[in-house]
Amino acid sequence: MANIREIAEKAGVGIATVSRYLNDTGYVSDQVKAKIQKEIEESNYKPNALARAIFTKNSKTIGLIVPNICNPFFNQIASVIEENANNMGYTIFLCNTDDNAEKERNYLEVLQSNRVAGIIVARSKCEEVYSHIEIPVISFESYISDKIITVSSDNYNGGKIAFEHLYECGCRNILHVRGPKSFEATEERYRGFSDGAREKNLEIDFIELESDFQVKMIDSNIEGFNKISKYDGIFVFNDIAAATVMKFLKQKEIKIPEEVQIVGFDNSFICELLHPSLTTISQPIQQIGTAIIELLFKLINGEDVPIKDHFMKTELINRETTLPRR
Amino acid sequence: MANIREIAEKAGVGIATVSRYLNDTGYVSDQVKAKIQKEIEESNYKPNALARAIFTKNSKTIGLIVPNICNPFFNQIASVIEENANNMGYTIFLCNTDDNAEKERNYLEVLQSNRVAGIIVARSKCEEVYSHIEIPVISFESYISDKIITVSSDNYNGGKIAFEHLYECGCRNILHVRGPKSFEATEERYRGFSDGAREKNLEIDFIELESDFQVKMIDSNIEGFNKISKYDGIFVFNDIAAATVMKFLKQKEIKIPEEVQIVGFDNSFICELLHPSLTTISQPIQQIGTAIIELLFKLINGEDVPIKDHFMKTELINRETTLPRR
DNA sequence: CTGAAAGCGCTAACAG
DNA sequence: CTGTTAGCGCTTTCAG
Repeated sequence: MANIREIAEKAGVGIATVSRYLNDTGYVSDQVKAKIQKEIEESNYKPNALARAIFTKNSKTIGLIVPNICNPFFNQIASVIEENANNMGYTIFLCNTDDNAEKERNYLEVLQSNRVAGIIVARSKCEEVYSHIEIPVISFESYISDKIITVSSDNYNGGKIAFEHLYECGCRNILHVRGPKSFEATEERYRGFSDGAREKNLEIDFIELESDFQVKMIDSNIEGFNKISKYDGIFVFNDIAAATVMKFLKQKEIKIPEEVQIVGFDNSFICELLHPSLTTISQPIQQIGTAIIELLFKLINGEDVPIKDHFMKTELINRETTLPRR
Repeated sequence: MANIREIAEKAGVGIATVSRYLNDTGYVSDQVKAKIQKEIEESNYKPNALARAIFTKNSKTIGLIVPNICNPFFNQIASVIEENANNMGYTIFLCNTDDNAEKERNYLEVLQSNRVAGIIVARSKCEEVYSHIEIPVISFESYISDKIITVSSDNYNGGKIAFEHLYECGCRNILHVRGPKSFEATEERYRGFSDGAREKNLEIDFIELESDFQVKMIDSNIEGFNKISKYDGIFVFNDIAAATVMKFLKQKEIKIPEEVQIVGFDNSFICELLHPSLTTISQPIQQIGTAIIELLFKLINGEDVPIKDHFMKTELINRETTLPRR
């Protein structure tokens, strides 16, 4: 591909002039402008962003590290982040980790080498590495260190709301299908839910699933699920898992919500697709994504941002799998 | 961040030696190696990939342009591509277009400026731009020009299989809920389905939806759907849309599959989550992703690849929304 | 208003 | 085995 020198030569001007034209910095006469533009178009010249970045020390790129882009929750977040970043003139490096620390470490090397302006990491599995990183980092859904800002939903409160809703719907025999202990988000939902139950002096049961996005999740704990007809209310740690639970119940011909009421988490698109549609706790994805980007850009621009954790408000979305009494 | 010169100075060696050590090109004595390694670790030095790329003319990055990363089909493809690329030492620039030509053009500029080694574009909306691009391109799901390789599922055959399956299941009163005319993939499914019907001399009805991933898809064509009870078989152009159709039917208390049988397309994760589980046509996502990456890397490596379109085999996945007779 | 020249961080001859 | 040096394509003083 052509470079700035070729353009300058063809246009019969100096290379600095082309640079000035390109960046609209300093004066260039209209005549010369036209000439340069013509040459640029003819040779389909695109200024080399790498060379530019090396000089300006700003690559205009951002690293986005997520466990799995197939998980609706993460791809929605990714989508919001991508859009916001793009509006600011930044491009996203997509890094999938599969919750694997090794992959995360590896991507971290790559991102540092590529001099990304900032890093957004969801559910990190290698907190220790971040202390060495000089690039601004925002963590999503997991605490890394007291030097790094974390943004997440208020999962604790979400869990609590879920309990209170089931309780208000008259459920007294409650099960929580919880997510992996190793995920902060699901752990917090569990804590909130448990605390809610404790406040009402209600004992609840738990089943733990080992992954957060897999259609066969239930199989790993089938004995637990075989006792499921005991319950009149179930809170499942995310919507996909809730959908698998619903499917399991339907196969046993247990009626939802008449016999057992269900609450999910995430408010992902499948809630509306299920029948009955799934009552859930929403995470404000748009807000989360925007907050992450805003914080990151403040760091990138050198503003000093107070290092505190940001918890975004969760909310009950009432649909058909629960029966509120009023 | 430190640069190669600092490392060289601190280690008391020349800059070329550090470079040789880094790239494992040429000899470096073990003593010197150790010294360099030590300094690298102490200053958390990461070689500047931008500077390297500018010289080697290989950025080790790939641009991935997709309509929408939230669409399960595209995020699965993205996931496969990301994994394969990562294994080859390449990193992905994620570009979401929302099927918007302007955004696509813009990203194309960015990718060219960043000197990506290759571009993968799904469902392009600005074919005309690609003739100027010197970077290897593989197109997914849409024909761009006779200079560019296209990979896609055999959507035509998929549509045909769908028809034949419904026919064999005894359906004679058939509706095809088809996707937007502007998408090659859904257009081909429509063609295959229609041709299948024609071969059996069966008239079928059509409803066209305007988008491919939106929970409220049906609302845009609600009059069409109100006549839905006429049919005993429905082929929907993708699984998400099929799920919305199923939901609609359930709300009308029309029994699936007893009264109406349904076939979707994509074999995405929701098929198993639905009740009854959705019979569908699978696209071999893993194969598609692998084929795309393999072809792209051949182009990147300068092998000359015959420019032909690759159609990957679609397959019927039999589940509970249809009732095959044997 | 414009061009020459230095330098960003790196790699690869080319001498030693 | 190692260091010097000339670029890669760009931006930005600093003179004209």
